[in-house]
Amino acid sequence: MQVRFAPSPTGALHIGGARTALYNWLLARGQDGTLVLRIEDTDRERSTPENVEQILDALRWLRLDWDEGPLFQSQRAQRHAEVVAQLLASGHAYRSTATAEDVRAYKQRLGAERGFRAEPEREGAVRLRVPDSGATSFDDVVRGLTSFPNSSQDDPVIARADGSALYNFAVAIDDLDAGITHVVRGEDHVSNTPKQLLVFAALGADPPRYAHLPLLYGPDGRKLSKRHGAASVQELRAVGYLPEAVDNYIALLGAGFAADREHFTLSELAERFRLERVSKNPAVFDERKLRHMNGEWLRELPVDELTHRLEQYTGRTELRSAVEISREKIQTLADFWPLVSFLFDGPVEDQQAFDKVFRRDGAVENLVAARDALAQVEPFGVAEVEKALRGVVERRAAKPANVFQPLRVAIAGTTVSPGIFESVAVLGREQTLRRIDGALARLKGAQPEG
RNA sequence: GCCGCUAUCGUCUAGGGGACUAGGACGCCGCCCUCUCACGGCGGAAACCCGGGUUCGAAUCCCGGUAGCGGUACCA
Repeated sequence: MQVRFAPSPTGALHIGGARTALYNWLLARGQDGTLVLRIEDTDRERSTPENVEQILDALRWLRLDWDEGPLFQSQRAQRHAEVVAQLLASGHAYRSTATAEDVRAYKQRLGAERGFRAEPEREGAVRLRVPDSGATSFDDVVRGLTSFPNSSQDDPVIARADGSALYNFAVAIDDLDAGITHVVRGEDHVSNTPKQLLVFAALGADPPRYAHLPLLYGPDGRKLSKRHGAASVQELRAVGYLPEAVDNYIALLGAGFAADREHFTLSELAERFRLERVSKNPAVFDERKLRHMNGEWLRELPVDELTHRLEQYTGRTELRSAVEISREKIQTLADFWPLVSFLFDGPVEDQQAFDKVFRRDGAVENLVAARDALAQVEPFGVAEVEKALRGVVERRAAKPANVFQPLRVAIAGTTVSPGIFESVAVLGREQTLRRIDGALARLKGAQPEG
């Protein structure tokens, strides 16, 4: 089995394109097939080295590797030209100067469902001669038998007047030469398939199997785009998603697995993946579900590994203890820093939280009591801190929240943070006491002398 | 217009003639856990596009309608 994937080199790896790449990967890896990476660049302007490198980088980030490639179609211009000449000689193709305008006029005259046929000329673009009768059909692995009447098919242009090959032609020749057995691509390519099939037919060659994947939509039912937030895997990466979660989530969008389980690694996915099970319906990309899955994957990562990724993501170091106490509370890498920055950069400024918490009766006294207790704790570990603080709650006969929340605001600046005992322990005695004193001083300044 | 395709909770899906009072997940609502936020647990609301067939029996098969989508380039 020879599988190929051919992302178009626009720089961004669209999420739909990523899913296509993933399905190709799953197909090849599940069957020990060969995976060929190809850059479909008969449009020279888009396939800049930078764009290509960005695509490759996104693919690597998703842990998708390939066996051969990347191969550029432009590298094969010579071969394409040879086949064009061959087809011209055999009469399967002809030159014509007909324009899109002419095609329209033709249909106006003979009916919209009539495929365009031109008279051969000495110059112009090269068109493939489509049979007048019969149909070009193929058994799509995901959608079943698909058929196009030849009579309604225009003679497709396979090479420009300057001799350069067009996509639908080049891609067929490349598939043929590479011995590709399976072509898995987006549904927007179905109507290209008969054109490519006709090329194989003209050459008397066996075409590969085709499988067309349903498209991915945004929440509004339209094609997924930047309007919907993240639309490329680069953007997903930037906002803190894990490659494991992205792979897992996009694989599920139409893979047709039984729904008893949804959490899969790449290799588990490859084991289960069946091309013929892929859904025919388009799916809506739901970032909320991705977030949820990302949280699961995040919590599953060993602390050291998570720490490593968060240090890369934030550009900070020495994050391990902060990671330990916050990993239950975050869903993406981006959620991390806002939750724990107070540990490193001091309490955040949140006057509202401050006012709200210290307006409660006994809040200030509870904070003072907590300070006294904490000053005595030895060693300054989580268990000891907890014991001391619970002692305060008991002695003052207070509701736990009335002791813990003032303390939390004192050390973190806000009412939301990791567990209070853990946070205090990570902060250490000196910092904790200093911050409590800071809060106390601030309170005094706010309301002098009762 | 023409060519092609699709149709189960808001979303992703299971379902391939009786096991369907239609299952799971995300989201939403309620309760529990609880120092906040989360995590976790329990419970709830929520769907077979419409109309005809076929059949003893249809979410499942067929036809029609409707709706949506893709393509319609000397782009990829």
